[in-house]
Amino acid sequence: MSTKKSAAPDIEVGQLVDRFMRHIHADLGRKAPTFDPEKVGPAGGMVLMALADHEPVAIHELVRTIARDKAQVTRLLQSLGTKGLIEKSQSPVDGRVCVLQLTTKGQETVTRLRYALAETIDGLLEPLSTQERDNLKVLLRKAFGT
Amino acid sequence: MSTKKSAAPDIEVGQLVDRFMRHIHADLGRKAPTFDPEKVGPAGGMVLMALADHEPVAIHELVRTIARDKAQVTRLLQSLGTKGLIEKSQSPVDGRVCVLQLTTKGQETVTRLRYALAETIDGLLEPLSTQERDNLKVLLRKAFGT
DNA sequence: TTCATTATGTTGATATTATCAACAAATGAT
DNA sequence: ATCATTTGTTGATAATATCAACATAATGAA
Repeated sequence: MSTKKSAAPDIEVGQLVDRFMRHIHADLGRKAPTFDPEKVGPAGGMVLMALADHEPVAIHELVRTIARDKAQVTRLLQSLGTKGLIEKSQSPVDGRVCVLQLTTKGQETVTRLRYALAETIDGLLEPLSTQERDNLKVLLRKAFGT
Repeated sequence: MSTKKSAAPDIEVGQLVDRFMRHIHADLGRKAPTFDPEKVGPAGGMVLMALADHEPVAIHELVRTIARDKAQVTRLLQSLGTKGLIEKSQSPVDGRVCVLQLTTKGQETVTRLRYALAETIDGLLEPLSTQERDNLKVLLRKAFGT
């Protein structure tokens, strides 16, 4: 018998999740002007959300977790820093590493982004009953909760 | 009393879905060389997947559903056409509209993309039991199934 | 019909973002 | 001390996105 890991992946779940993500992407793109006055954009928003999940965190760790080019991350962070959304501080134990943290303004932006995302998802999950949404949340929490 | 639609959105579900999507994005980015020999990229992949969901479809309809700039869609389609993944044909009833369809090669590419996505999702949902994954699929099917 | 208006798709100019190689500085190993 | 590694930045270039202008086709009003 093969191990559980090497079993054939479930194509249907992939399709469904793909549709889910495409709907989210399209909807957020449409209403971006209403929730992204700082114009952090999709990439900047992703960095902010990841930061909110992992701060305080060093740049190279952030680069690894979001799997993006480190040069581009440097520039995204410069942009976010200029907008006053994040702060960089040198690590006391290693002079090379920069530790990142959200500013108060950055946290507010993350709150706004999260609200917009939650609204969008709320609309997309309308076909589900309250009970079913709750079940979905429980499952997601088990897979991605802290 | 306010309507059901205007109720406060569920922030936690938003966070969980965001993590889900970030993990997918990062994982696919890491293993892209193994499943994207055509180098359609994230944007091209999104177009192909949307096309697989809606074909045959006119360009302006595709533009509306994926909420991207029509000029950029034109160029993405040119690129995908050059690679032999899609075909454009003029609508018989309206001389302005181009109707899009996947070629056999394009369908194969979609199959490959779907497999890669399914693998990635499979890995991410490892904390869930078979029963729980099935429940998740049922919920997604109700929200996004045909 | 003719003329103005709108819809569709493409192109051009420009800005933004991504990629890859090279680099300086700090650390660690020997 | 010397060499290799790690971390973050910069530079050059490629890819992608954005916005305005455009050509063509369809629509509607006179």
